[in-house]
Amino acid sequence: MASLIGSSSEGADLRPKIGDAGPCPYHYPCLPDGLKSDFGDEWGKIVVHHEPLPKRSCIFRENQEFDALFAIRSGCVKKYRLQKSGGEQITGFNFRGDIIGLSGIANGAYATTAETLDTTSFCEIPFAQLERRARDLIGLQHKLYSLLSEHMEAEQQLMRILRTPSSDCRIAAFLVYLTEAYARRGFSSTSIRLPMSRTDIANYLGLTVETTSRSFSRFAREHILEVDHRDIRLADPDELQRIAGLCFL
Amino acid sequence: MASLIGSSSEGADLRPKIGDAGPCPYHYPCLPDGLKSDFGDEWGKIVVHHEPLPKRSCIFRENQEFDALFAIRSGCVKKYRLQKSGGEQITGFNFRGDIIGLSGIANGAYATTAETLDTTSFCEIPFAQLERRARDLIGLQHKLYSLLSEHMEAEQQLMRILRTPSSDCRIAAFLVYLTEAYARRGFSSTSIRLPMSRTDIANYLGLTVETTSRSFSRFAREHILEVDHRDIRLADPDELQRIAGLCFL
DNA sequence: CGCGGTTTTGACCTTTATCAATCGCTGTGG
DNA sequence: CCACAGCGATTGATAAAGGTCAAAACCGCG
Repeated sequence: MASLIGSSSEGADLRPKIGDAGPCPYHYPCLPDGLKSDFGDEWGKIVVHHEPLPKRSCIFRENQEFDALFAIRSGCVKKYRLQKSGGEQITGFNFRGDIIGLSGIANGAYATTAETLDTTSFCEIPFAQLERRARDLIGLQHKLYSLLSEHMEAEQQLMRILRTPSSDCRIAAFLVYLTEAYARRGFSSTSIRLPMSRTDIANYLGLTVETTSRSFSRFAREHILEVDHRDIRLADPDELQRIAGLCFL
Repeated sequence: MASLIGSSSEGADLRPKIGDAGPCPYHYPCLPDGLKSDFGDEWGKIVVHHEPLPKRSCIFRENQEFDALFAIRSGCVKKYRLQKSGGEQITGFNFRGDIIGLSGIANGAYATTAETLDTTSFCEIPFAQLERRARDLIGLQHKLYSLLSEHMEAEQQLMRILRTPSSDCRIAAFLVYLTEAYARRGFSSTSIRLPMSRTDIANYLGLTVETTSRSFSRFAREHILEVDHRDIRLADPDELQRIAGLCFL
């Protein structure tokens, strides 16, 4: 299948990958939006910056003692739990600007493993200090709640997708979600490069790899998508949106 | 189909429904376990007891401003969100001893509607006061985290179920979950009366009513269950457990 | 007793899972 | 530089399973 994406096949390296270009997503490195003025230089004393981690490294592991949140500066990660059978159950993907590790707050240990899908740089936010300061800074407290709220809302969205039997709906909803996530970060909302494998997508959406692949092919055949391996162009965003909407009745 | 349940058909009224009999599930009315000594009579000053609500009433509604958690003393409720189409998406069921409304903590408004499936009595726990006291009582703080943790874990469990295509697996996992919930409350772990309709079960599990009904029938035919309308007896709990286990690989 | 809602069952159709094979990149080593 | 091994992705054929539409059975209730 010829490259249908705007640029040539080696253009994949030229197009910015999610999380690559642009300024730090936080006013202050890793500082939640809107708290810069309240917080000032204090922030720099709390946050631990980390060197970029290569692909396939773990930021934290399932059951590891929880002691920090992590803010992704660039790159992307997948979160998963190990199953009895040894396979992994993927619970989510995160990109530049996301704060991960929230599931560890409640039970004192990370509920998932966070593994990089690409070279990824991030900041560590020790939770004990964050919590202490949140007692005084009402804005920070509110931000923490807001993060938890978004996390829970995202899970409800995913559940609605998983209750839909149609693979096309699930894939469409997934692509729309990804596209919007990219768009919020200032990337093209019609042309994206998937950081995860088809197998990962299938695992996340509760489908088989074959069905996932077939949905991509079908969308390509119907000129809804242009698919070149992991490079996806939304040829008909409205139609994709319509199909995704079927998840939500 | 003849009544296969232990007692006669009108025995359904004699068998305690979930949440009916027994002492208050909390040491103090509505007080989370293990905090009685720390908290003492303070608790009674916070909690607002409510008269039993008849079937099909709402304890709180979606988008309503969040200001309290609710502890179910008896009866049972279903939680749901309204869809664009007007239908409801059921997100969970709760019974005696459960504390509901947690999804409202993060975003300041209840994310779901909680509707009684039966006559239900409950206590209201004003959140502002709870939060204030939690600052000093480390045990209470911990209990709040623990509740959130359980809530998130339950959602992950449900997602694993929803990623399983087999209706039998989903139904089996649902029944095992229900049975264990009942057993923890001191009821029989082999004979239960479902408080919700088949339609509700199907909605919750992402199946059609017909498929749900067929799974029940199949289990009955294979002597895994004895089904008399909403009275269910687990004839072969091990086999049911085995089938449910297929959800988790 | 008859109505309405829920549940069950049947027949049929659509879709996905499964099994198997092929294709295409990618990276390694000769 | 090329051959080859290995992994991911795609495609095909087949079978299994759930969805859909329709009808009947059953229960509870007035």
